[in-house]
Amino acid sequence: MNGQVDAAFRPVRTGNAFEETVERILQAIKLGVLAHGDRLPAERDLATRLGISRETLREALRSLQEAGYVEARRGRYGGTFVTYRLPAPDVDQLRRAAQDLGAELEDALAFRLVLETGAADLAARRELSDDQRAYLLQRLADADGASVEQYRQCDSRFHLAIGELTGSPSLAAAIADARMRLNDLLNAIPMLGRNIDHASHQHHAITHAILGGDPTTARRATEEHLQATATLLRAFLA
Amino acid sequence: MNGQVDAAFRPVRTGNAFEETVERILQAIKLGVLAHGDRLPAERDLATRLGISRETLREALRSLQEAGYVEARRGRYGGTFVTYRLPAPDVDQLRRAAQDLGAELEDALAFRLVLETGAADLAARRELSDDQRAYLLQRLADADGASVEQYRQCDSRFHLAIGELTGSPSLAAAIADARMRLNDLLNAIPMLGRNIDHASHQHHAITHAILGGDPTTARRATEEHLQATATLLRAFLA
DNA sequence: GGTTAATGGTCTGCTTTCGTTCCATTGGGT
DNA sequence: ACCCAATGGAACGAAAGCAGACCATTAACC
Repeated sequence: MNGQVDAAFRPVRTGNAFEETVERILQAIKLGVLAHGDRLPAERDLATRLGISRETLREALRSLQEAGYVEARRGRYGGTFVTYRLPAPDVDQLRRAAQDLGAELEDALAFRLVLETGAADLAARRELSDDQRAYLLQRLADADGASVEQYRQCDSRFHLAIGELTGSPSLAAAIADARMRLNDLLNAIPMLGRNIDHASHQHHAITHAILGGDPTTARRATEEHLQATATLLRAFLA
Repeated sequence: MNGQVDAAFRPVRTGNAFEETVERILQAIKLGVLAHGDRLPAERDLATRLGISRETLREALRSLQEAGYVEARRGRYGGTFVTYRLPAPDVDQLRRAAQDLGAELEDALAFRLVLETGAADLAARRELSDDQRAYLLQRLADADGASVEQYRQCDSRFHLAIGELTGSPSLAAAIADARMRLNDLLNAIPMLGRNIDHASHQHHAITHAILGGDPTTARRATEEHLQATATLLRAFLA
């Protein structure tokens, strides 16, 4: 039993800055934080935010551009724009993505469950400002009004919003991380109208509980929602 | 409201590999994962685990050695050994550490609460092996039998153990991270016998609930325990 | 129609980090 | 008494990443 030593001496950095950066931007796109046509922050700004040099960022952008995810336009009012659109769900790709993850799948699902149920609970306990309440309701409405193609991204943004409402940046970041790890899998699940209706109901229940200041219900509703997705996911992998 | 963009484009790396490494090893020592006299893994091994080059690791070890935390011995059966002992608690230092953290303090406390209550809940739901049950009980007994000087480190190890029992490496790592952020503060709190008794009682309650498969009680007991520490901490800062 | 400010594109030199190899030391094993 | 395997110590060139300066382009604005 030297698990604590293993935990303390886990890798200090995931990989090189370049790959990390590509992954980050890619996931921001796939999570729907940046939609088709949106402009990324200017290179100098983005490099600062990501804590890397502009040169390294440009390498990452170059490879994203070559892969067709973004497009750069020069000149004032130019910038780097998202050209990517979500591909159609694909069960084969789902299986491949799951195999890449391997044992990490259950790890990621468990971690997500802890983070997001905890976030819902915490958000429900807080005094939310009118702006914050409106923000959550807007994310809810976006998901309600979304087409099947857009639904996954709106769903992500709804859940990320709950993380933001906790007021804990670490928690919000961890939720984003956990979602990113599962995102390729979740995007590859063929969503049916019935699934979406079900998810929407649960989103409403979660929102209602959070805005109503009911942590227990918010937690339970979030858990049901996430377990439903996890079950659906496992079904496609079986 | 562009919090999601902020979250997606947060820094990809904390600092340079050298500083990160120093911090990691230092925290492993301060968390009690490595006690006085313990040997660190061999340089080649440790560098691999940390995902850095041996050269960079050696830089980190050199600075730790100069600061008096570790000592290197050459030859077979040599190695790098911990020479550090926890200093006496110091309220002035506590205030300084809290100022360094600033607004991050509440963030770290909230994050820790979510992670550790979630971990206790999850651990209580799992079927634990005999080894795992014995491991948790051992950590509990270590804390019970600890002197005032050792208590903080045993306390940390008890809580880290719960993270391990969830079976989710991500969760265990996140708990270790959250604890590390708060560790300097917690170590600076003067622990009284009364505090320790109280904490011990709560540890027993948490352990009992986890081993008894009662997630709700495990969660609630953990929350009480953590909130007590948080309150104590805030009292010293006020 | 020219100006201009913000943007992506490029280059150069520096620092950090890496990967590898070899050396020096040590204490148990034979 | 010797060997030797595992350890820390040290050095070198290559690669990655950084910091800053400068260039080229563009569309809004006057």
